[in-house]
Amino acid sequence: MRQTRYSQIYNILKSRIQQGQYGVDSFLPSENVLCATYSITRTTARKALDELLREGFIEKQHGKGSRVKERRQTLGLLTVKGFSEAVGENVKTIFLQKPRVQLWPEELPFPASDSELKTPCISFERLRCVGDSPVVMEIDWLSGMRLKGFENTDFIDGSFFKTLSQKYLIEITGSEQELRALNADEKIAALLKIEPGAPILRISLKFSTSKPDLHIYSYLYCNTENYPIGNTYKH
Amino acid sequence: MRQTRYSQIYNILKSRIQQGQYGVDSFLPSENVLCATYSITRTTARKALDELLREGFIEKQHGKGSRVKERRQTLGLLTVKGFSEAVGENVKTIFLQKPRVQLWPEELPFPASDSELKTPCISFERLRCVGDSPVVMEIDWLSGMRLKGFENTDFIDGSFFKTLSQKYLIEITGSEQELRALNADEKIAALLKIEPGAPILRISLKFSTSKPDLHIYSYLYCNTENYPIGNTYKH
DNA sequence: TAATTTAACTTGTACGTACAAGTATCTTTT
DNA sequence: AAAAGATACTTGTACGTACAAGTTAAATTA
Repeated sequence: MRQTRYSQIYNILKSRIQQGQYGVDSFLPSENVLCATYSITRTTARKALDELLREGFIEKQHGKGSRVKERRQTLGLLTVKGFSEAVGENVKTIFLQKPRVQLWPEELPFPASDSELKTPCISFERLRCVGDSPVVMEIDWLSGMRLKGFENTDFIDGSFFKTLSQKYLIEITGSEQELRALNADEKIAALLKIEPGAPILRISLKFSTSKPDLHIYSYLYCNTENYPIGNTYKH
Repeated sequence: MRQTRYSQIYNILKSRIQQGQYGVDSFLPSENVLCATYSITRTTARKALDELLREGFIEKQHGKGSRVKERRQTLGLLTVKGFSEAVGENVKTIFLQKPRVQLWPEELPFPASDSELKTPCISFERLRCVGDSPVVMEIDWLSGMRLKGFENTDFIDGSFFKTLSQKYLIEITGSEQELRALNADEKIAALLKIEPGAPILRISLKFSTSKPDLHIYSYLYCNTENYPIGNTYKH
């Protein structure tokens, strides 16, 4: 047996969640049903579920079952405070540059590997607004080689991560970030509708994924005046 | 049985680790020894160890045992890039204000509970430097009521968290943070030796602890020019 | 009808057993 | 002396059983 039994079950359940077969807020089959279905004991079923729990795919409720959770977008990342709260109200994402193949830029937020730099580069730019106020300008780069047809793909719910997960079954496995306070240059100031020289926050990001050698590099230029960046961490 | 058996074992092991009874890099008693010592089965022993593993107190090695890890300081927090790398070299912490009892300030980084505000407040200020360059100015507030004799306590290795853990057996269980890019005012500029108006990063923090209703509130004023703030997250 | 009890589910804890597989040491063989 | 094997530990996986405890809905009782 190359793979352990519990990780087989874990993988089956995970991919079904990712593909929406078990939708958000629905319940997974109960532990006893899993036992019968896959001819395993509850110990094994619970170990698979524990893994899903630990990774945030489900939440368990004593006496009820395992409910599929909205996949966390955060992963220890920073999120724009007020963005999620304002959802449904007035949040807009404007594509300044749709995904297209281009050369890698001279400087990335973090150094890329040589093998990555040999592949074509896909890049896109987005402006995130609350109402009429542009708040964040985001530039993303990634290796296009590994995502077939990505340039012509529409984002699911406008979310890049959701698209990665559901369409390509790729998960974010880690991130590295760096924060700097800068003065806005002419271009950024114009986009964010602030004075040139006003203080902005630049977040440099590098995401690792479940696909080897596929990373996502991003710059976020944030006007934190009205919408500070925040995150929470719970043990 | 009010407490579960495995969490009893977990607590015993955890406090022994925290008190240094099981030192860093040493091995915990093997699962079988734990079974014999506490009259439990391996299932229960493993569950307690799993918890310690999940919380980063130990790492397990197939065939060898459970080794006590250096307790992570990060907890998903941001750390100053270059600080840890520069450790042993030239990092200094200057107390601008030693811990003392005072009134709660009018504005905290995050709102405190009423019951907290009824207790005395302990506050202290530190300046973190690399060589001669001041990089971060930090102000901390916490409820003094719950930490007996804290005002007169020296920090273990200069670390506030380490002191909390080892002297008071209090762990950080969560954090909330908010980031803003600001222009340095006169006071901050003087302390950080930069021009007034230069862009700085202000991190507002609220830590939750294992002690109910004890939170730590902080402002970090960071000159990110040479030492950007960073963190990494691994799945 | 309304309140209570029962029954049938669910997950949580804890017991016990067996063997696989990694690590280290001691013993035997070459 | 060096290599190979046996042995005694360790953790990892997986089996099975039993009961506690939370949830829900149907059945019973007042």
